[in-house]
Amino acid sequence: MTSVKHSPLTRKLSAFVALSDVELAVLERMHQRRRTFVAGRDMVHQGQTAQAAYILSSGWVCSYKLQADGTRQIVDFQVPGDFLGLRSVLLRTSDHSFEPIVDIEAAEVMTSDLLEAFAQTPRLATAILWAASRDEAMVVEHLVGIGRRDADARMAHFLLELGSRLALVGMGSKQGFDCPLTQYHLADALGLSAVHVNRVLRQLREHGLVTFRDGHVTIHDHDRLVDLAEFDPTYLDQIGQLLK
Amino acid sequence: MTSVKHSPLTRKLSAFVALSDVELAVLERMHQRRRTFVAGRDMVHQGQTAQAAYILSSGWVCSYKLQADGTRQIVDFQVPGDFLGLRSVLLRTSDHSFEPIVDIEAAEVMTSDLLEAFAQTPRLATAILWAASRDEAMVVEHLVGIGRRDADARMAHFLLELGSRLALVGMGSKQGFDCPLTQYHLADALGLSAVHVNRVLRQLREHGLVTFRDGHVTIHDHDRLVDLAEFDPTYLDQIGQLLK
DNA sequence: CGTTAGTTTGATGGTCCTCAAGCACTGTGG
DNA sequence: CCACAGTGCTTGAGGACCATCAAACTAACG
Repeated sequence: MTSVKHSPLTRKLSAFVALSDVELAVLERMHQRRRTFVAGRDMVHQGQTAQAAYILSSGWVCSYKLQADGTRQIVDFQVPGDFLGLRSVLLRTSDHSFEPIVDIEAAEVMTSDLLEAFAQTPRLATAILWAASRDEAMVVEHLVGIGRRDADARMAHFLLELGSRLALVGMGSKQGFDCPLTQYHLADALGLSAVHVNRVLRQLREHGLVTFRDGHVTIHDHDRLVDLAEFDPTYLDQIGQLLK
Repeated sequence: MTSVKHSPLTRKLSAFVALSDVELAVLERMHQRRRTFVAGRDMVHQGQTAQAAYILSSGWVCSYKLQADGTRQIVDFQVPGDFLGLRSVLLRTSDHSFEPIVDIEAAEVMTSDLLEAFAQTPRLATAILWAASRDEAMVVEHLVGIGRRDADARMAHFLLELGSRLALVGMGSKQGFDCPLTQYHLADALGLSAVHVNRVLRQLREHGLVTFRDGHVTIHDHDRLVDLAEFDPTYLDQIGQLLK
């Protein structure tokens, strides 16, 4: 009951719901089955049926879809505190792959654990479903970005969203954050070529907005970056909307 | 108990779950509060909190997000049998707008009705959550399309997906379907300009693949269209995966 | 010290956007 | 009945944005 208090998931949920001791205990139990995965090797392959979901406690993962022509589209990144394959485990369908970007630690959650937890603490269930719904809103925002923003704004928006998500688990601030992604990851996520990603980053850097270098993102001018991206974080933090 | 048997939603769910009389009765009750909306006037505005969800029984709707520069991105279309705002009603957050494309008929479903129905018939609950999960898979596929497919493949994929969805409620076949969308709708959905949509449609028509004209889509060569789009409908019909 | 992964920059060209104009059809009011 | 506006479709010309190809550079690593 002590360790889980500092897990990223607990931290994230705590920002939205005051968790009782009972709920913390349930979360504790969900964190018991700890596992590690090495960078680069898929955890779940496209089409495979998943038996378990995971709560990411350290490291980064991306979920993506591969196309016949070899290109890939990264749908979302998971950072500490995020669920992996939550929907797959509830509905037994998984239609994309998960790849750890660095070595990761995660807690395995079996379907039964999850259903049991939901039955015991409806508030926790709501909180977790809220997190899932937030993930979905991010996918929608991602869609809008790729469909209707040019490369600069897309990149700016992406970095700001990432910063917000990381800040929620204490891994970033408005000044910047650590980020293990390569420019290829950015390209596959943003629907750009890696070459163009590089040029976009250079431009943002030269305009004094943000620097992405050596695994670290430094935000120089948060306001102008928000302007460029038309970043409106309402879809991320609807604090107080829930469980009032 | 007789009318609802032929509602599009019942038809859609029946393709995946054999519905009992009890479940049909619950569905019947959910269809009681009938409402109509006129084309072009938003049902729900961005940011508004929704008190109800809707089951679309006739007509088409699109859900979209507007950007500051006036461009819009259509996230999804709803056709008869689809839910509108299901997530918003469960989680009290709505982050996009809904616009009827033609005059529509829909059944209003209050949160309480839904929760009651879920409590009464877990199978129906699962079926409805499956439908929601399918919607989400479509958004992901949409994301992949915009990020990694060129305009032709994007259009082909979109039309094929739409055809499949409509076929499920008896409103289309491999030969074609009625479709009230304008080329502007297509443009806003596919992340293209209306001008380019027109050119793409011309090309598909001249290549003998598909004709979009006068509110009707005629598929001339289904196989070649599937080829061009790299269309893999697994994400749409996972028949038998569920509730075996 | 060669290999590999990732970054950087240049040159060239294609896809798709923007601007512009014309056409067909519908509904409306004089 | 006709002028007119509104909506949607169609086509052309020019150009922006971004992809592709190519090559050099750095850092890490065995």
